[in-house]
Amino acid sequence: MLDYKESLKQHGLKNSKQRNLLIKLLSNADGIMTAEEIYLALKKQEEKINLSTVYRILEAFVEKGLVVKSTFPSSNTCVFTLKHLEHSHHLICLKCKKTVSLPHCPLKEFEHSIEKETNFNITDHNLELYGYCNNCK
Amino acid sequence: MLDYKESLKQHGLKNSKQRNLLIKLLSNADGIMTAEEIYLALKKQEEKINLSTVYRILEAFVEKGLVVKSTFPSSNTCVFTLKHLEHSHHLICLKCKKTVSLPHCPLKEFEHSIEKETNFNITDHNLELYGYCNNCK
DNA sequence: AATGCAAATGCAAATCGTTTGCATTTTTAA
DNA sequence: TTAAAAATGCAAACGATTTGCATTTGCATT
Ligand SMILES: [Mn+2]
Ligand SMILES: [Mn+2]
Ligand SMILES: [Zn+2]
Ligand SMILES: [Zn+2]
Repeated sequence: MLDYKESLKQHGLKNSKQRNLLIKLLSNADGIMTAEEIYLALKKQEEKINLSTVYRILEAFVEKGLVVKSTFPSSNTCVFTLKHLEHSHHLICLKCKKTVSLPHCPLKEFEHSIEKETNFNITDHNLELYGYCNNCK
Repeated sequence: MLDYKESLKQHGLKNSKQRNLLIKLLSNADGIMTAEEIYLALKKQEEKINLSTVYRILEAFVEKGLVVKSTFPSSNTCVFTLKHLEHSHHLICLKCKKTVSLPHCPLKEFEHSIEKETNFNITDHNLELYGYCNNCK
């Protein structure tokens, strides 16, 4: 429950109608969506928006860290979620796509030990858990 | 260092020239490769192979669990690695693509607690770490 | 070793998610 | 209110992946 206009401004993004619609949609949806799902959802609301605009907005949001982009396993379609303020990960139902945010990232300490062992500088990680939710299992 | 022919047979896959070439390439490469990189590497060896065959073989290998398919962040190209016998994850250099296998999966115990908390049945997870290797950082 | 069938391959074309060029509209700041 | 910069819509392009179909190959059987 944020002030979307403020959130955009803080990230140096112009406050367009489509951006506000998209960010509101994502935060109400509270789950992962493909670009096309977002596009269709907004169309259904009688809003004027174009699929390429959806992609451009998502790209901007990802770049600013407002949105996380990832890929469903065994699919080549990207999915997007609103990024929580705290670094977090999701548990995703493979059937209905219901998502749950994990209470914390289990990799913090782990990363440090790996950095020492491997001499890598770890900058990021990808983690998503998959399974079946209460209804679908 | 496996017997590739045996490995294919055990997975119910016919023992074709192209499949053997591909599995050998992947295990020597010891890292992630895109379908096209695989295709070009085999061409360079003067081997007769087609890009769509590479895709079909990789698909079969993924289905049989011989290969893991994942996606590089901020890219829509899939990458493939030979699956280790033990469940494992990779640390990948964002610059040179050098990969290191992590010594163990840090999520085992974590998953159990998450299952209890969320009522999900967790079947799988995706984890890759990204950063810069000793040479590239 | 020869045969036959199912599965695998090559090739070209299709598909589909995503990106881009460009003309038009909207936003923001002066 | 105005002008410049940025965002949008639309159509076309793009690139990774997939597919149809004719041909070849692997493998079990004779
Ligand atoms: Mn994390
Ligand atoms: Mn794991
Ligand atoms: Zn579900
Ligand atoms: Zn490197």
